[in-house]
Amino acid sequence: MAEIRASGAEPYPYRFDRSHDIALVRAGWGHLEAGSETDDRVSVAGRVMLLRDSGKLIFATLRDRSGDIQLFVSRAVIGDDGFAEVKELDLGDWVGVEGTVMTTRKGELSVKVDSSTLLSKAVRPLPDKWHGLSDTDTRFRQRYADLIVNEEARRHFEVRHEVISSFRRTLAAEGFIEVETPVLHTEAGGAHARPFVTHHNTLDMELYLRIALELHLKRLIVGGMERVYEIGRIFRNEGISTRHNPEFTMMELYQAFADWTDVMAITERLITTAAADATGSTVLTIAGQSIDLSEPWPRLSMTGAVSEAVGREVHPSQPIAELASIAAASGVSVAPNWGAGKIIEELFEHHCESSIVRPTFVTGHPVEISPLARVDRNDPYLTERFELFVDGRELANGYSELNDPIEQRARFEAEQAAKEAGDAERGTVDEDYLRALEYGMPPTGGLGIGMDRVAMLLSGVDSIREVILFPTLRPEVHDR
RNA sequence: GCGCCUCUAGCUCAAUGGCAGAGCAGCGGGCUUUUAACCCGUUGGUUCAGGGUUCGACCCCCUGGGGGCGCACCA
Repeated sequence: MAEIRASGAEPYPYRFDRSHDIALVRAGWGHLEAGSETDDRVSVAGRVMLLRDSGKLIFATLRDRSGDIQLFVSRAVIGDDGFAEVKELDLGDWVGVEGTVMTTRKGELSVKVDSSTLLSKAVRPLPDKWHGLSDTDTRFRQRYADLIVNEEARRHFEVRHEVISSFRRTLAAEGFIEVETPVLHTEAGGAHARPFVTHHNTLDMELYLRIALELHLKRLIVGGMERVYEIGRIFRNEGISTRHNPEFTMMELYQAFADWTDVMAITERLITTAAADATGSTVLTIAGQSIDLSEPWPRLSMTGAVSEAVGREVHPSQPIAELASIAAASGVSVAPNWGAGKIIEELFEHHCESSIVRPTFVTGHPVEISPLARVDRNDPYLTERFELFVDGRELANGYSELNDPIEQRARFEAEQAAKEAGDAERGTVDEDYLRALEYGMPPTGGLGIGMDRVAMLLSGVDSIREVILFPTLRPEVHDR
């Protein structure tokens, strides 16, 4: 570094004007035949990924966000001083160059460099240029290094970006308004999950990081916004696994005058369109099977699926003892405070969930486990609710929203009673939300989609950490 | 939280209980059409940490730590 500065050069200059990104050069001159020279001048900038030095001629592979291109650096063209500077480049350095477009004898599209500027010196060596970086811990802790050398890692986040922007386009086209609601909640509602707790100093009060977007968004439906959605981070203080990160991204939408059937339809449209936008096709390979998302997604009733799995008719109207004995007979252990609905959910998770491969709407969840969903118009024990499962993973959850404030209060009170009885994940009575419902919420369909899991599905990875740039890890121990 | 696996140079990996090595990166040199360029030379180690067994430990044992996977937990 001192040598660079002593030579009068600046290892960290302020800016560089480029005329093209690398993809644009490839698009414009990619057709050139081998051994061509042009007078077309370009300036490009990027990171030096490979160097091949053959004395008075140096080849470098330069990479920017859009792609790679070869630099052809001839001592006779760039001059002795410029050539000496290029010789000093290391793998990993950022450099900007100007020159003409050409192809080599072997046909490699190149920039024949007549001027080169070091843009940023890399003082730490790049991971192995061929094997890259494979240690998962290092990849996630040093995501910057992962992104530099692993094409696959970059691709996963391109897919993620395409999914999110595709969702926004689809929702905008259908008249949805994007909103932002609080992350800091005075009570953590809208889902069954343990929250993170934090403290506000000036107000001197406990606050919870949100575990769902639901209750604020439905307040906006009460307010007359009719179609709203939010794509936002939520936080659940629970285990970490290949499917779970403590902070993850949820898209929730609420549509006035709609019910669960409308919501299932929009779920299909969102995900199928995102697949086409992110991968160029609606056909995916899921667990080894080729599946076309554009075909209608099957619907499977939860009680029907469980009944088939255990070989007996199961329904939340049955006595708890009877369901508990069915559970015991099928190898599922039941806690004494569980109701009929919870036992059925447990049976479903144990016997049915993991065997679902193609996108499937599981419908008709028991009332007991669905405190914000509206009762099925044909069955008082069930709700008009669905969950979308793909490859054994839950991707989405939606329902006809409960909008009767009296019934909602009763459901909240049942939640609170369960919480006080020791079930930490159950909810509380949200008085402000009840007040909102008392103003009248139109009939509404609501949906939540786990964006990380959609990104996993469409990028074909089995770990949520592959689609979260900086997944939650234990802090690194720095000795010093 | 439990079980199994794993941790060696900056990176990717070797090394029957017997001198810690290779490739890449780095450093020095050579080469004007290379493609993971090539050729010659060369630097680089608390083998995750601590303890034990042994004449001798990267290797076997114990404790601890990081990570992975599975289970549990988990709309």
